[in-house]
Amino acid sequence: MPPKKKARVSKRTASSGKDDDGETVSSAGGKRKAAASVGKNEKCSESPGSPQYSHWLMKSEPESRFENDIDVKFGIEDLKALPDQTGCWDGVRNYQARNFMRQMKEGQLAFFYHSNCKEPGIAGVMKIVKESYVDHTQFDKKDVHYDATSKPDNPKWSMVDVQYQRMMKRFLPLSELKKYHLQHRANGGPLKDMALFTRARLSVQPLTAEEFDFILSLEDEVAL
DNA sequence: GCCAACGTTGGC
DNA sequence: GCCAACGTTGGC
Repeated sequence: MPPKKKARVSKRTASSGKDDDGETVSSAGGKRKAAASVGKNEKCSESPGSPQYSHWLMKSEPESRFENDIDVKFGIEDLKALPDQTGCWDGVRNYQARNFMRQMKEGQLAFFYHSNCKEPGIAGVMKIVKESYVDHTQFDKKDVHYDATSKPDNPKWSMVDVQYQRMMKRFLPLSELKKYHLQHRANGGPLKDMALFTRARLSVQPLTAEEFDFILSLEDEVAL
């Protein structure tokens, strides 16, 4: 499937929806308000109230799974194998996740997270090499993530380009991250509010520099 | 394969 | 604008 530079994202959420500035939309139940209160003032990213994120975590499925006869598998090895080790993170169909992608800046780092697989966890690091632009797969009827409600003159979905940087020195399993999260939630620590645990199904999520650095430091520790 | 969590849809 | 029904995510 990806002869050119094509990355398949694993997890999106139900497509469609009406508001193309999903910001408000998603926080429906009023439960989770996502720090993505960016919406209205997307132009001025320095608007107060919209925290500047600098690091990210992006989920994708490393194991084969067929959706409409199409394999959605895309693990870190698949990214690494692309020309220039670069691919577009297409297929995101969730407003919160999309909005986070729109905040990404060239040069920022993101963890490549393996989801829906034998061993979920952080596999490696990648870099944002192209800021958000129109995700062409929303118009492609053949694509798993085709969205009939999105029109070319007013596209709903965006993507970024990412480039493989490196594998983690050791794979960091979700189970281990969760232990730290629980520990930090109880006694304080950098992972106490990590989005991976506080925003269950979000496929593109922000990390603070502290979270990112702490996770990197785990590479040199023995598994918990 | 199960199912909890949660985003989206649509009736009212 | 509320909220129940529904569909998806993703760990286990």
